Amino acid sequence: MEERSKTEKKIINAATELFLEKGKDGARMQEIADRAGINKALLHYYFRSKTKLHEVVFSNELKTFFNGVLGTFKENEDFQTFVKSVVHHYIDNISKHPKLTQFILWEIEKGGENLSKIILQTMKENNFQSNQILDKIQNEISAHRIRKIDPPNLMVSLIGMCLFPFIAKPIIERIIPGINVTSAKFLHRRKEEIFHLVWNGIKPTPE
Amino acid sequence: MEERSKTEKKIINAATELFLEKGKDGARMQEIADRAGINKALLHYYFRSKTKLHEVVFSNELKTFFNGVLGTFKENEDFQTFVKSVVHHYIDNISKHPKLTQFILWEIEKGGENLSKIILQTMKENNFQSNQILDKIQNEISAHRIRKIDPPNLMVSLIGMCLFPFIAKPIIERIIPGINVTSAKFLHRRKEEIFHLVWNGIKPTPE
DNA sequence: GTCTATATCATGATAGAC
DNA sequence: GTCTATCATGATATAGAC
Repeated sequence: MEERSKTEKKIINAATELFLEKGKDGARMQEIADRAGINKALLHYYFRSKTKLHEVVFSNELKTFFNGVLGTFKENEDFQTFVKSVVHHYIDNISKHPKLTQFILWEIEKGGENLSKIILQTMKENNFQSNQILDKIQNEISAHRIRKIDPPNLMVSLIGMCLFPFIAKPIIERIIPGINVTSAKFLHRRKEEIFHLVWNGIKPTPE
Repeated sequence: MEERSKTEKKIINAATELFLEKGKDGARMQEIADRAGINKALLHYYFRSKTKLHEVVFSNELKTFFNGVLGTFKENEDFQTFVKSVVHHYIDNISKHPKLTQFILWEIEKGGENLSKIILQTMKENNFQSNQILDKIQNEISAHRIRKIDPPNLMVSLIGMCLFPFIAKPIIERIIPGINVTSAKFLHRRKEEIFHLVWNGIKPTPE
């Protein structure tokens, strides 16, 4: 991480808030300058273009998030603990960065290339490989400790169930009145529900 | 549905393509006019504003999709069949309208209000109520035909697992090389996997 | 490094002839 | 109903003084 002047930091803070709130297109350079207490010209002096500024902000936020998700996995956990960890870490970390979901969606819409790069890089920094997880699942199957399932599908299902409430929050809450899918209470229950659904769903059927 | 002139239809077709491809902000009125073989002024003559045109296109597409999802549910299915139906109808219909996922994401980002209205209206037209599903799940629990689970969480999980591959496609396919989450082969398997995971996950545990 | 003022550009919308 | 030409706006980006 390079040294950053005081002004640079002010700009990044202001830009982070506004990009998270309104997205790249929605946020205006004028607004960012105002909130940072400087003028538009300085934004370009420091970051050359809006796109460049957006990239810096975006990449910072995502790295923090994914490091939070990946940094806490333990080696040699038993598989049941592993499943529970995935669910808890994902949901806890996304709760800490609520606006990040929209950020991620915006990136996906633009093709997801930058996002993928950051994820892959973060995985590398944490000595994490997607194959490693798939192999772990495959091992459990071979040892008959879980049912014969498709490993990639399990991964997609797990992460999908964790993230979906945050993605679809505005819809879900209008379709099922009275629910708040990001409340501590709902999320606490959700973690339990996902874990039990998955664990019961994959454990070997008694003969 | 009102009568539409030939020109109006050409506009709607062109606009649908471009909005699906580039979103409301990405699509340009000039492009739409060009593709429809007319000029910009006519767009405003027929639809007054870009926002209005977008609403018309958007609402048409979504109604078609959700009618496809909801229109095929049967009354009085047993619960196992019901779960299977939800999974199959969701995935089959979203496969038929692949670009619609982005469309939905764009709407969610804008607050999801329009989208919710359309969903609720379509549910009404198909005599469908979200409570009805929640009650159905609750009944199964009371009759001890499934485990004691949280009904809203089950709904969110089911739909989340179906939609997530389409939402996160660009990311998943870069993280797990060699996979194609919208290929017929993967989706066929996915339907099976989701159903079995959920059914095993909720069926009563043998004493 | 920081500012004011301005260039430049893209786009949605409209006026008015036919 | 359809077109050409033009306006109005809002944004990024830059020039140049201090």
